[in-house]
Amino acid sequence: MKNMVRREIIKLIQKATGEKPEKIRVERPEEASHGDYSTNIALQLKRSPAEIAEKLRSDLFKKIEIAGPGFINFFLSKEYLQKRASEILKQGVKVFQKNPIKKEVIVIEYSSPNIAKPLGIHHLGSTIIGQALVNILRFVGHKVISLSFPGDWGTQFGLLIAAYKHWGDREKLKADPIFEMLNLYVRFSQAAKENTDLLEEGRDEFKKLEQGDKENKKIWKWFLDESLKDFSRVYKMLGVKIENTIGESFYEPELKSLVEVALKRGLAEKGEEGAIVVKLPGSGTPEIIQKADGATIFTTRELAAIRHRLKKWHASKILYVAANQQTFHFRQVFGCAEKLGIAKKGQLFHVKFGMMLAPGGKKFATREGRLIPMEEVLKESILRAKKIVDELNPSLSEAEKENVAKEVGVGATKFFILSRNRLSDIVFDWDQMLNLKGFSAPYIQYTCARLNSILRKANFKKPKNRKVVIANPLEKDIIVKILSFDEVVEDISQNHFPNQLAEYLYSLANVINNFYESTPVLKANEAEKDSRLNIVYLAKEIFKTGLNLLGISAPERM
RNA sequence: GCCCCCGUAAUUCAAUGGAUAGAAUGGAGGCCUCCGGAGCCUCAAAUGUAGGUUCGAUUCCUACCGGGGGCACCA
Repeated sequence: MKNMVRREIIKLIQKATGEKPEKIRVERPEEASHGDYSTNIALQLKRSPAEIAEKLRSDLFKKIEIAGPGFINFFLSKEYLQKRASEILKQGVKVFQKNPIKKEVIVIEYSSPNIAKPLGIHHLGSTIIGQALVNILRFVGHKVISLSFPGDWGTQFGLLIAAYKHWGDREKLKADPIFEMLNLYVRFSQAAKENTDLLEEGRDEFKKLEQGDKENKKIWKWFLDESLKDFSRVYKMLGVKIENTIGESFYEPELKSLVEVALKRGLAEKGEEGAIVVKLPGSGTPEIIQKADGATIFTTRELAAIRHRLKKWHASKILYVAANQQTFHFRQVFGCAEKLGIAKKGQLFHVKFGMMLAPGGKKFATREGRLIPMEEVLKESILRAKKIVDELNPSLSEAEKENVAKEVGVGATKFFILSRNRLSDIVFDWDQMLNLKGFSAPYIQYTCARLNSILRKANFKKPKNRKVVIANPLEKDIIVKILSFDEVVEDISQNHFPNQLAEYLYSLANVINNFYESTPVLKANEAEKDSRLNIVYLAKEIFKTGLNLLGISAPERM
């Protein structure tokens, strides 16, 4: 929204102080007595708050107060809030969209699983956070390229091909490709512990693959296709839509020249044991871009990918939604990209997040392929949700119950991950994740379903009039919150912390529930009824939009 | 050994250097002929330790204690 409330206030402060807008911080205080908005600009500038406040008079505000050590607190006027509310009623929630400070083309890489293994629980973080960021950045008006970069190349596929040649069973593989591929991989790595010649064999198979060996290429392609098919099946279940999938293998043809050019320009050199390395300022570890045996390595493919993405889409930024553990790797790759002139400083960002830990706070055992498939997690959530729907709302049809179970189960799982500050580790806990009370997706979905129910009973399709008349403090709270929706979304588009949206939606649900308990809508007198229906409608729209940004759907009834 | 991240209530989490550290679950108590009780309200309960920086520190700096991750031919 061009004239979002916070921006209007910032503009006023800018005029009054001459300060640059990006330096002016205006926040929504938690404590109601501190106003609807507040600024500490006087403290920052060490100027008299009274003097600044004097220049801020505007009909936006009912009053301006100086408080504490020098805060300026703003109390918005009812007339202004009502005016803004009717603007949204007139234009719909889309007035909140398309307001980036500066429009950019942004590539977001997320999910990026390895082929020949099922999507696991450890992909949940990247996939869900990545998709939410895609949605949010798009909502505020950026052009966003959603991209997965599956690991479909490298020595491990040599190992897999070797395993297939030893023990592969065509029929079994056809019946359950993902499961069998995983079995082959596990069997191979166990056998390789006893017999290290196997590893050598695997490396040779990869070398053959790199050199274009027909048989190996055929096996590889088969595995690749089956894997991608399986990924999209699970993505669909998860409600995730990744529009571009470009695997590592895509960059194979250009790797040799990339290395050669780097060598020629003196940016890379031969390391101690024959590998080609790039020395990085500020890092004690040089980054290998070609192994001593001449084979390529992940970093090289990453570099080629960066070059390709920036060029193909004219992107100004690439965001990598990937776990904390990869911090070192990305620092190295980004450093290389800058040194080789592939990317400029500040174009590459690692959006990191914490580990997914098993109950008890221990690491999930993923060694030897004993990983927990993502699908299993989703199935379990849906199953648990189904039980609850059966119990709580038997009046729904079976088909409807199935559908609600999906939306609630998957929604709860996503919300569980998105509601935390992404930097901290997530301890996986079924009971907490599928808790439908309190700070959870079902709580918000339920709140929304009740609002829908009111609108249904009132036969409300679209607002009849575009008027909101604020009649009590609760209604004012709700309107102020609704108007700040785009501020939350804008913040996330810059800091990439989707938990702020989760928290926002929860707090809106909380005030709306208060309103629901205390303020009659259908039984209100005619004058108040229309206004309250409009408030209910606005809140419902915000829930729907906000949940969708997080990748969560809101059932009409549940 | 070096580097990075994290220590907040019984538990799981919030808090761009801001005002009385917010929630949820669990616990204790309550909710009127009224729109869906998956709801609402009330109560008890926390910043690992010791210093420093400043108007102000959970946040920044230093040391220590505790947990996790990473560190050249894996991705």
